[in-house]
Amino acid sequence: MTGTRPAEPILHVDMDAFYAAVEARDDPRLRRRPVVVGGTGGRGVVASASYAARRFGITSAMPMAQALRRCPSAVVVEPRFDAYRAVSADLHDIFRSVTPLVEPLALDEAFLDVGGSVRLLGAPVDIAVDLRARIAAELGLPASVGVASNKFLAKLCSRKAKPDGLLHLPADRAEAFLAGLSVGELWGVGQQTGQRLADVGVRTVADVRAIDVAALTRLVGAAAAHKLHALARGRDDRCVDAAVDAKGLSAEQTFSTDLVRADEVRDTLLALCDRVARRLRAAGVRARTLTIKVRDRDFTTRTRARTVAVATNETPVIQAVVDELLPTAWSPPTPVRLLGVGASQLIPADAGVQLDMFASPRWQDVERVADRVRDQFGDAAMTRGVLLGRDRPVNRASSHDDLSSAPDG
DNA sequence: TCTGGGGTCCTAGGACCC
DNA sequence: TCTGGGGTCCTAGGACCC
Repeated sequence: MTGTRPAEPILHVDMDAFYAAVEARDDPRLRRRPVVVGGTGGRGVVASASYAARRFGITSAMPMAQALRRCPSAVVVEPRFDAYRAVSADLHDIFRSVTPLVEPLALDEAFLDVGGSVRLLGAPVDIAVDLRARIAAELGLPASVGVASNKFLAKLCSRKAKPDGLLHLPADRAEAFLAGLSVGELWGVGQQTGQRLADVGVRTVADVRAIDVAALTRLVGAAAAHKLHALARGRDDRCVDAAVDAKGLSAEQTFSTDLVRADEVRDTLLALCDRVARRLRAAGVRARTLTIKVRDRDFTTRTRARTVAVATNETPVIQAVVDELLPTAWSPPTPVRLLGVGASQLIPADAGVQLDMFASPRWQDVERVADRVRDQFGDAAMTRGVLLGRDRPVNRASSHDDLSSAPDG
């Protein structure tokens, strides 16, 4: 063991306006223009906005209609998640060429612990410089990197470095750096918590430091209070974990027109069950807890969950549970804005499987074959009998007039 | 202005067991 | 018969993140 662990070994790498940047890379006509990636069917929101679009006040999660009011000449692009996933795979390959300690946070974002790489690759800042250069050269995309002593500070640094920048925060300057920031910069402080803190005059990180944990606990609860207390002092002892297992997975759909009929609701739920089951199988896991989610026209949302004795990843089992839960969450003709199916309490698919009466070996063979067919020929190659020949009003607005809808730039 | 889709974590209450 | 406290599991809802 030569060399010592550097004081700031944690990198947070975050792509800038990721989806919009991929679109501009792949279509030169979009460069330097206000580009908004997101759903175009009546209820869409912004998933990613280019920096040119942000100058008009467009932010992610903003309703698309509002974004277009702010910038009528914005180019709207329907997301191409397969393309983003492909870029993401290459990006994470670059990360892992630097250190095995990579913790992915999202398609375009990860923590890297380079403490063990300094002897081979140089100081963390040098590694960060090199990473940004490689991402630009190999992927043609801008990335920002934060270099700091822990996850929270590294993430804060990459945010401050944006766009297309690098920020290194020496550990001994962290407290001074933090003091003037607003509480909203702390991990876990959003709109609600921020308002609750502002109500008692806590607006900056320095204010958080000045208030004692007991008072903080009364405001935000015990867990959040202890986190905020530590983060405000620049302390974060979470380590970079390359092997975090997913806790659950889900599929949901918002309809451009509310559903009201029981058959539409049940057919949509069946399709969602199928998606969830297939993703469970692809991930090699089974779920013990199944959840349905129903959102009304007025945005009231109900969830109903059931935990079963035998974990499953089979559509008919999931479907049976969902069928039992549905009447407790919805009855016709209440208009339904969104439906979702979730699976949690995941265990490895091969961990002591017991068969119950639904999980017949024959059905498992059927699903295995169906998965293979769809892997090879695409999802359209096979579908369920009940889903054929039905003209459902789903969230598929026609929108390939992205460029033509915008005036010349 | 009218709110996507995919996640994580926390809280609070109730059931149940010891 | 009335009452403990602790631990675990489950459910529903909500805040937050990208």
